[in-house]
Amino acid sequence: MTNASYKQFCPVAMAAEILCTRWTVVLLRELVAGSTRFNELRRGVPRMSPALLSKRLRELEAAGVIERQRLTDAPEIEAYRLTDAGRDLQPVIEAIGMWGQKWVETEPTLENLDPELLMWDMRRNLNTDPLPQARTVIEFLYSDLPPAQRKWWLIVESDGTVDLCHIDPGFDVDLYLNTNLRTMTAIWIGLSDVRSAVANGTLLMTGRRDVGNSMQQWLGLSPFAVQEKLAS
Amino acid sequence: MTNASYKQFCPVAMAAEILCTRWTVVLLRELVAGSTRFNELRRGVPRMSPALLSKRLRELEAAGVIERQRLTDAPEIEAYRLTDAGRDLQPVIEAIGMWGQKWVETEPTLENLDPELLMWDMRRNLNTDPLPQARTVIEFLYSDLPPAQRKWWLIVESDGTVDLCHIDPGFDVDLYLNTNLRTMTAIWIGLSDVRSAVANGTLLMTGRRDVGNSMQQWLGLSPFAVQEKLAS
DNA sequence: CCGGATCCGGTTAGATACTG
DNA sequence: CAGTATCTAACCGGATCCGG
Repeated sequence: MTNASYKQFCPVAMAAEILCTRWTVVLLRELVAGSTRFNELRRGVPRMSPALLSKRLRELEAAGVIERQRLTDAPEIEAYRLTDAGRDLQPVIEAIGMWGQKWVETEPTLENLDPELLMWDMRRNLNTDPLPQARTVIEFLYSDLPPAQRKWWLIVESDGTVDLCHIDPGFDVDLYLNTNLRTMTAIWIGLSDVRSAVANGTLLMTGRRDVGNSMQQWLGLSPFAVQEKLAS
Repeated sequence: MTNASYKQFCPVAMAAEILCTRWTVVLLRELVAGSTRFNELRRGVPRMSPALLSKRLRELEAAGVIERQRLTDAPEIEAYRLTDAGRDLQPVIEAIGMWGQKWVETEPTLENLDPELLMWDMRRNLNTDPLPQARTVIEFLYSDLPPAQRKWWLIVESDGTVDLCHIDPGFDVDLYLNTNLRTMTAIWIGLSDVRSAVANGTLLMTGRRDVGNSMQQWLGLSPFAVQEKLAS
């Protein structure tokens, strides 16, 4: 149940016992980003088995990093929330991510593409300010993916809420984007940008010109895109 | 050989693949602190098996965090040095250590006592400024330890070099310290201090009064002792 | 001493299926 | 929705041994 200790009194070692087990830092990124429910966390760490996720959540609870809340009106549903100690992990996760953005080579990163993670991240960080006040629908078509993962829709309601669908919601589409997953991911993590992807033909836009022209603005980038990459 | 990937393009996940495997962060702390040789690193991570240490060093080399240098005058001896990317991990290790100091509970920390790690850390951070110009010898006696680990000597030469012995060097001793390992470790990581340990009788001093009175100054503390602990 | 390699048993993690 | 159960594969710890 409990992990083997490093048997070192050094705070780095004590913290590493809690943080540096497999999947834990990735899970913490998801918690710091605001996910609270079991299946919400699963979407953020889809390759982690539910058994291990459950185990890690129990370990983080025992370490005082998260606490579980039972909703009074739905006692069978639990929510996992960061404690003060957990919220204080944000600088740690950020430091790890900034180092990764700066020093991990590009190629291995772009071998780990995942449309659902990308669309989920984009939904989370979308900036609605440059978009029209009315409901706006943007269709993403990844021409290199199989049918089940090919089409995604971002729906920005007039009140600013953002929804993500991968089945056709049936609304009129304001902007069609035709691209491939690698191009869109590279833009998202700051290795490319909308202008150059359009220029070299890997990103095609159809529909409302105003929505297309402001894409670099409404597409909030990865929080780590601000960090310049130094690795090749 | 290579670790299983998280298959996420997120920089946090990419960095975690390199950093968050067992022992890696503790090993990096040792490298950031300045150790370069295989057996020097072993002293800093004594419970890590040499096979795993060797494997981790190869992985960190492949990740571009360290590089090995063969000394030209002794080509059979290798040195492991941080690259630019490796030196840039210092803020990450510091952030982890500061979080650990602030939030990991005291009791588990003080169950991981180790006199060799403690003395080694003290040697590394000792502040020679408040000490006499002549050679100064300080004897540590841990009354709770078995004979083989009971006595240690710090020898500060007049040129400022510091040596650590655990066999009697035969020099005249300027200051005798009689304490226990838990007390000394608590002082080192900032959970106690020299004054209160002397006051409650867990630290006894004999010998030169001036060297004893300046102990809180020449005993450079753990780099993380500046961080206040909030956990119980 | 230095820098590992090898072997073996126990623990951890992954894959898949299934349940209240 | 929120997890367990089960089985297998990978990893790790500890001891021992080896070549320079």
